[in-house]
Amino acid sequence: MNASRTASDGAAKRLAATSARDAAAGSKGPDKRRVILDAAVRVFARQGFHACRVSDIADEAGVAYGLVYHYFASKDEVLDTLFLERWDVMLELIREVDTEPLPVREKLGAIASFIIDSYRHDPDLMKVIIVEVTRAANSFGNTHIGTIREAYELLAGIVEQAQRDGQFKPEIEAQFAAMAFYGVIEQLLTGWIFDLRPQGDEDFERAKRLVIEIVCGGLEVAPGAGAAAAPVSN
Amino acid sequence: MNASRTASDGAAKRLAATSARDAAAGSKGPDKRRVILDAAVRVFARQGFHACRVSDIADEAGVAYGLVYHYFASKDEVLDTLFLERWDVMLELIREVDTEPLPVREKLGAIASFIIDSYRHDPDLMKVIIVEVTRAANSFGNTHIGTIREAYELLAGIVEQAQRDGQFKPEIEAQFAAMAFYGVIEQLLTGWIFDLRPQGDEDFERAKRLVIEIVCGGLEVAPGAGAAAAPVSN
DNA sequence: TGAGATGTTGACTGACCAGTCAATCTATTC
DNA sequence: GAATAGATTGACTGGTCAGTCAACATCTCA
Repeated sequence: MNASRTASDGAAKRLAATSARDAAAGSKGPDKRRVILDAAVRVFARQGFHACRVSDIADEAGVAYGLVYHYFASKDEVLDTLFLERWDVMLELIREVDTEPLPVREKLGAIASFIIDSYRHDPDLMKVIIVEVTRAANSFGNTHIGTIREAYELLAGIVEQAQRDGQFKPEIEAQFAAMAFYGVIEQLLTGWIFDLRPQGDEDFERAKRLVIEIVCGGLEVAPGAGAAAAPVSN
Repeated sequence: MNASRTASDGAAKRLAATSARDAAAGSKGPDKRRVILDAAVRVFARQGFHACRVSDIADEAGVAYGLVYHYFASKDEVLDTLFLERWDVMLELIREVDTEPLPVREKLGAIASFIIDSYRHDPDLMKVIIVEVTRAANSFGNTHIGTIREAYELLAGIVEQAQRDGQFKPEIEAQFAAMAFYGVIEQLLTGWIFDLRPQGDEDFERAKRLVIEIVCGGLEVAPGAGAAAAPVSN
């Protein structure tokens, strides 16, 4: 039931990589840029990007209004930065998982686990990324479509590999499967964000298992019966 | 491959129910309220709710600024109205499908078809509903959570029924399955909205089949082999 | 026909807020 | 300790826009 050893180890470190409260202490005082970013996460999550004022971010961070503009060119850039920071980490993890020689279930399992743990580690950040960025089809969304598309393509690559290996049925277009996989996970996070689903530790763990069970179950070649039981025309 | 006869027939009518360009002609001039709503759909889809001005809606509709406030109390109310109009139709369809004595595949197929056809019939409207409402966790999303939750529960009811009938495995919580089903569909629409996937007639039809194939494939009891091949602890 | 209701107009206002900037503080370097 | 660069401050401004309102138009029905 444990996923890829190596990828998971890297992932654990990655989850804690950002945010001032993690780094802090040691060096000469907190990095104000980081403090502002962390404050922005909380404010965006609480009030929404459009509804909040730049002064709210500054207040939350405990810094003067103008300092936000010392580190960021605009309110938009703050959100952009948050999105790119996290998404880059996710892309890197997918790439890493992709190269390892593992069964698909474990590859997809590692990715699902990472995303779910990202939410568990910092729900506000994931809320902001999903709700404020993914959602903004105009303005923001368009800027970051390339990044999102890249994730899709990596996922599709994993599915194709599994199809070549005979683990997944070849009839279901890999791009489509990748989309379905990501869709289930995003809806899961959305359910948590909207408080439609319980968020205990066991719930997170069960969710990881169920995501894989549903998606892989629908993609794997039918067990027992040699060929596909109900073939679908492409 | 054709889904529920009766439900589909009702659905076809429902798709064309709204929008002035459909009704129009006949009676004494166009209903300005409707004209404003239709214009708002186009403007919201093009510029986004936050980025557009009320005057943009009025201009697009070819009416004076003030008239928007004659029919709607606020800019928000325009969006609310669009969301509720369409979502009510969808809820009604799900309820209808729910009562009919059909195999799950056909029930879920009818629902998936309806949503996909809704997008095909009026992509702008679905874009607005998904991008501006469904995903807006603060503001709008919160207002309509009740409505969205109702859809989830109806879907979960269909899944539970299938579990009682022995068509679906009992181990996968029905609420979770419902969420996965809706997640795949929403991600599909999102892919179209962001132009990440082709939008030909065949693409829409194939999508309907694949959604069911993936989700039901993962939920059905393993074919051939009597009991479940790889049981999952709940 | 005319009186009330309802539809339609668009100029105006008051609040709001992103972004600027000049001043002040702190660190570093020679 | 003077000089330079970077960090930090917060009052201010300029533009934007949701919503108001008083006037005008068009129906409806007795």
